[in-house]
Amino acid sequence: MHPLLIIYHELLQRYGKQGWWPLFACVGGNPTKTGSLQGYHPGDYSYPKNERQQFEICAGAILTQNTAWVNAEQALINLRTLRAVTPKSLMTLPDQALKKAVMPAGYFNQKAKKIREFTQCYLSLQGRAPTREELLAVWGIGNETADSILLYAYKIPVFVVDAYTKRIFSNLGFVDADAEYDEVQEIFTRHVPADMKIYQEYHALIVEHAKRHYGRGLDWKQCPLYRKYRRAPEKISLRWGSAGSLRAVAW
DNA sequence: AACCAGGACGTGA
DNA sequence: TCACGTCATGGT
Repeated sequence: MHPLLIIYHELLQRYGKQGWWPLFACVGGNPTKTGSLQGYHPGDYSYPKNERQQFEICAGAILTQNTAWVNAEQALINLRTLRAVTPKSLMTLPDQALKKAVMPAGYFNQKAKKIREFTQCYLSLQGRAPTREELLAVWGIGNETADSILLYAYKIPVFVVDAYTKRIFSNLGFVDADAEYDEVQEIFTRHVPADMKIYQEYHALIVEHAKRHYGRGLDWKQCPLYRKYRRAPEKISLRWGSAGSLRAVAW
């Protein structure tokens, strides 16, 4: 078994199933915080159960860009209160109201626009799943957001790479510190079975691990992964990058 | 009171 | 391609 898969199992054993993506818990028809009691759904991969939840995940993926989840969550709750977490109602929402609702997630000018841009794309899909290229063509949707949407909203086995993934696994010696998104993604794709459940858990587990060991004031060199699995990127092989450039990568 | 959060885009070299 | 700068609120 490849170390990247061993590490996955270790994280799973340590932290347990994460139950991503966080969804609204509805108590008495009122929106409550995601992740509270019924919000997360550890071990249940049947979500999203409907288009409402599917769209909620997409909106959340945009709102949480470079932002703590609690802030994106508050923005979602505001939208939910306005009954605007649905494509049609969101498009009829005045720009001012949208920005106000999205405010706690930060970058409210940009994120209001991003959500609108995506919603337009979402409507044009008429229920079918978008391709990665279609998502990337939307203004405001980059690599990570596109892959998060594909993986969590559409259950397509695409490995999500975030800043934590790069930090942790470059520290461990599995990828270059300056590796690009696609490069990191390809390494995981190559060694981790293309199982949507595993991909969902792995990404969530990486975030959890980072929260526990990579926060400020914490020493990531003391984390259990670093002690166990750290390896020097000694074996260097030459590979062709996506742009056709030859570059050395750790193998 | 800095520093950072489950990024993405625009710009000038 | 590369290296910055910009966007913005809220928690620690």
